[in-house]
Amino acid sequence: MSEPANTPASGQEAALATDLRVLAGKLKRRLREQGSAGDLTGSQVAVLSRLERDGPATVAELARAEAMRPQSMGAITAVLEAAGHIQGRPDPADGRRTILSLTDACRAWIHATRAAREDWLLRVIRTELSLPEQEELARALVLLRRIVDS
Amino acid sequence: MSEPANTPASGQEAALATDLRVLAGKLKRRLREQGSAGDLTGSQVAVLSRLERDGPATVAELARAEAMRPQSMGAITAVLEAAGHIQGRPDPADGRRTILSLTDACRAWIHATRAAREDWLLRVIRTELSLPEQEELARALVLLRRIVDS
DNA sequence: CTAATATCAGGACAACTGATATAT
DNA sequence: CATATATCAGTTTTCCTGATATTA
Repeated sequence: MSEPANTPASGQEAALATDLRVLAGKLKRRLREQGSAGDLTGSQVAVLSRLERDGPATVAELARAEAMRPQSMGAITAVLEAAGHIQGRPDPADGRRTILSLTDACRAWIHATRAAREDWLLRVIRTELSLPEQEELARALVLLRRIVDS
Repeated sequence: MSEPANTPASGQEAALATDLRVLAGKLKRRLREQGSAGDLTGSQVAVLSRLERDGPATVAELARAEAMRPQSMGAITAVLEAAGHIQGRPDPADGRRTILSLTDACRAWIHATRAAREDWLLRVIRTELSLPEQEELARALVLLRRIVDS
């Protein structure tokens, strides 16, 4: 605000970047302290969401989508598979690959908890944000997705 | 989209919460892989930003502001103090407290790097988002701040 | 005596790097 | 042989919990 701003809007963009950086950390911290939906970690939720929205995928594909190393994603999918949320079957066309998909039990569980779920984030969105504000946030999430995917 | 939606907007709010959860993780991951401004971690940037915006504070105050344990914040401030970015002086009115403030060197460094800084997030915001979109994101950050502070 | 501040010590978790086996 | 997939093993980072000394 008290900056001469040599380059046009330099100060504003930098402030935006800093604020976003700070907010991302704080949001992640609060999400962890509250525990996520159904005792799943954020990464686990991300994998299940993606498998539900885009269909079956391999570990490598999921890792690329989440900007994560295959080894890290492998650890996450191993836990999900052990918990019975996802299942793997070999790719008939490529012996290296294992195609992961949601189990029927998981799909049913997702739909069941989606209604019953009353976790921190959902409650805050409902109580702290008006409907227009929720729509504004939804529009901004599109922009954020573009940022993290670039 | 294919939901009956028993409670009004239940599906939309839940999707918003899930998307936000997934995005927070991915953004944090991308921020770390790129390295932040001047080799500072996200938490360190958060502390310096807050000290610059709101003035001196104690470890406990900073911890509350960032929704973090005092011990965790103490470790962060110890590193910043060792690096010469912040300095502590005892509170004359309360012997338990140590009041932390930015050093002159850090203040100068902040202003210097604010112009020269060309990190990943700033570049992406500049190149991927139009000016109206940047303003839309800025408005949404206000909403996000309300969420993480509640 | 109770509460708040700060710090020491150890632990859990998520993601990382390096190395390896296998299939294309 | 070069590349891609998946996995084993060990490391780093970040924040956590528990315990302690000090001051209000």
